[in-house]
Amino acid sequence: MSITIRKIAKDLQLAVSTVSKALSDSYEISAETKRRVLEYAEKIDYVPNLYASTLKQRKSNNIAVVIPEVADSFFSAVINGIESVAQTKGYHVIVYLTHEDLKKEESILRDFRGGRVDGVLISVSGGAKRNSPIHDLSAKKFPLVFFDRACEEVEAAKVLTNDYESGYKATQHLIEKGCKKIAFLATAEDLEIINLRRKGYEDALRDHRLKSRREFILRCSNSEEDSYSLIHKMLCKKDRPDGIVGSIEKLTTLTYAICHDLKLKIPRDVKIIGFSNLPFASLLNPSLTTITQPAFEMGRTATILLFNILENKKGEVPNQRIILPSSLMERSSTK
Amino acid sequence: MSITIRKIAKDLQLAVSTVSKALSDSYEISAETKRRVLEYAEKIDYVPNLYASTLKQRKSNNIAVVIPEVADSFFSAVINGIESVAQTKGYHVIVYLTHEDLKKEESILRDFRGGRVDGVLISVSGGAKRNSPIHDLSAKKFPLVFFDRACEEVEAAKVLTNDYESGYKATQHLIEKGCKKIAFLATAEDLEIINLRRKGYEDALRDHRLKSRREFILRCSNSEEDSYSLIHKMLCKKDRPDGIVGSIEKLTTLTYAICHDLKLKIPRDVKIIGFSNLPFASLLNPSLTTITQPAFEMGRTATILLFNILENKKGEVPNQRIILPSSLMERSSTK
DNA sequence: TTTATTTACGAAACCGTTTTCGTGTACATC
DNA sequence: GATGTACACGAAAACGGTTTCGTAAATAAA
Repeated sequence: MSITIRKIAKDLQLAVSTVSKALSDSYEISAETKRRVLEYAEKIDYVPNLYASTLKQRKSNNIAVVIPEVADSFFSAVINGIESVAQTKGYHVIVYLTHEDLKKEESILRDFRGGRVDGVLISVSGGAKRNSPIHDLSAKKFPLVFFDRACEEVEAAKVLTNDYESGYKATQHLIEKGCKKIAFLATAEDLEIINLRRKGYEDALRDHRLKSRREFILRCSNSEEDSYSLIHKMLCKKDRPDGIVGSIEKLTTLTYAICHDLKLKIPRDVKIIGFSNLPFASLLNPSLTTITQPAFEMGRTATILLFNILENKKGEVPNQRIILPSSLMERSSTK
Repeated sequence: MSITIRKIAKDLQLAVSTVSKALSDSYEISAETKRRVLEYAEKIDYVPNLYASTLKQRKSNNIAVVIPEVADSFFSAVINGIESVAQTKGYHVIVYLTHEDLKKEESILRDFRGGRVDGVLISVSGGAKRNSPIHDLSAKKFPLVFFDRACEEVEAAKVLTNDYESGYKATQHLIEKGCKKIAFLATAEDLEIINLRRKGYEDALRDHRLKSRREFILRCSNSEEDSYSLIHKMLCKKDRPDGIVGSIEKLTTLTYAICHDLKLKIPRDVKIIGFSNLPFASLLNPSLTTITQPAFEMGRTATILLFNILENKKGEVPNQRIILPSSLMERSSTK
């Protein structure tokens, strides 16, 4: 007979319900009985079966984090933020990686209906979300919080940054440093945050009477090689940009590598500013001017929101929308 | 009535057992009945309750990854490796962060006894492991695989790198580049891999007739500020080292920052080699010579080992010990 | 025709908890 | 003495699946 609450009950001549209540410190049970139960449970090394109680209580104490990549300074900082609050709540964090693959994201989301997790924190991958299970979850009032990359058309709590402004400021910064031909590195997939950053970029150009050039807005692919050759091609041209806004970290470091390969001097030949949370942006050659997002804070805030929802299942928490501002850190790459 | 197997049974005038078997495509059920059940289940959007089946089958389809940090190029690459095989097996990866805190690690491990996960992949935090729950798990034959940082005294499968050799080679490299006074940055906590790397360092010094100096072996703390001041102090001295081996990534980048602050030129004033998996070590100022571990491969291999164990619960798989070699990537910081 | 065997399904036990609803005892209240 | 009320505990019904075992009918083998 394995070590269950039943065994304790039998050995101690008690009813299972009594043991169960004693273990959860119910007021119905006398101090003396509690002591006996606790002591004996300890002695025989009783460990409650997680799944039995989950089944009964309909609560897994798990939350899911769905992100594109983990090898990214932004997302790894976010995870730390998430974990910092989940841990205080006794919750477990299951990490799901989509690798920017929409199909994978959908299959992950579908799986959540089984109850493996009580809530979801998600930063979506690019692409259309028409018949995505994300709508199902939202429609079923499944506890859901978006962070950084949200689905505008889905009703849910959201923690975002001021992407439009950041795109604007980044571009303006380059303009102030004398750039006339500024390129913008975007992702291939349609992402709201990238669109906003690009909008900020375009508006900054317009406001400063610089013309916006189609060929300077690069829709890079998810494959590093493809992106490499795209950016490489642009930088090889006679009429190459003198300033670059990297809308995601990967593309920015990639551009650095390309400039190294092409013997282009940063910032003399090209100035670069990138959205990035690299803790050692200042150690790069040259140190990188960044738009730095409050990654840890975003993780923390999103998780707090999620727990607000979780703990108020009945109360119907309104779908908050929180904006945490990013900041521009000027370094040598735009000197 | 919520959507359960019982509802399907009632609506279709079948027994619950029939429905259950139909859903799991049992040979006992006729094709016609299966079709009816599947169709109806689809129609009413039936989703099986994960915990009910887990309770009965005693299998969670979760594996745990216990690591010190996620914001580290090595560990995030490992996670990718782990996830790449877990996904093909239909398993879910729960990430646990210890932040190098032994107490936290222990409480995490203790929790595993409840059955939340079917197996554990772990890279231990420093410190003594005398009465650690890790021994319990191992004693109970709980599926367990160590990677990178193992507990030597615990019987379990292990995936490691050639730390002794790497420490030796790194030091030898500095010696060949003309360094006479080589420092070694270690962690405060006792870690087997760090000890091995240090042993390699010491042996290399001895083999090349260089004296080993106590004050050049720095036991850095877990706190960045403390480590900063420790390294800073060493580098401020007249008699400072002309070469540094960073045994972990964090300490290496930290040393870079300190050198910048102190206006020490790398590699002219100090040469630096670090254990690191930074994808852009070559973009640092100056580019960093590294000992690079096969991080993704380690994650992959460890997970494959774990599944070997999981899938052979009866067969008692022997505790393998796999060594994946690291490689020295020479760059400018040791020119 | 009688006896096996196969096929397709049902009844009920089971996994290990939690929770609801009693119930008997002791003590206080009227 | 009858009634009310804490108190401490027990019996049994959940939770939603899986699994075992039994059985009626159909088919095959004797």
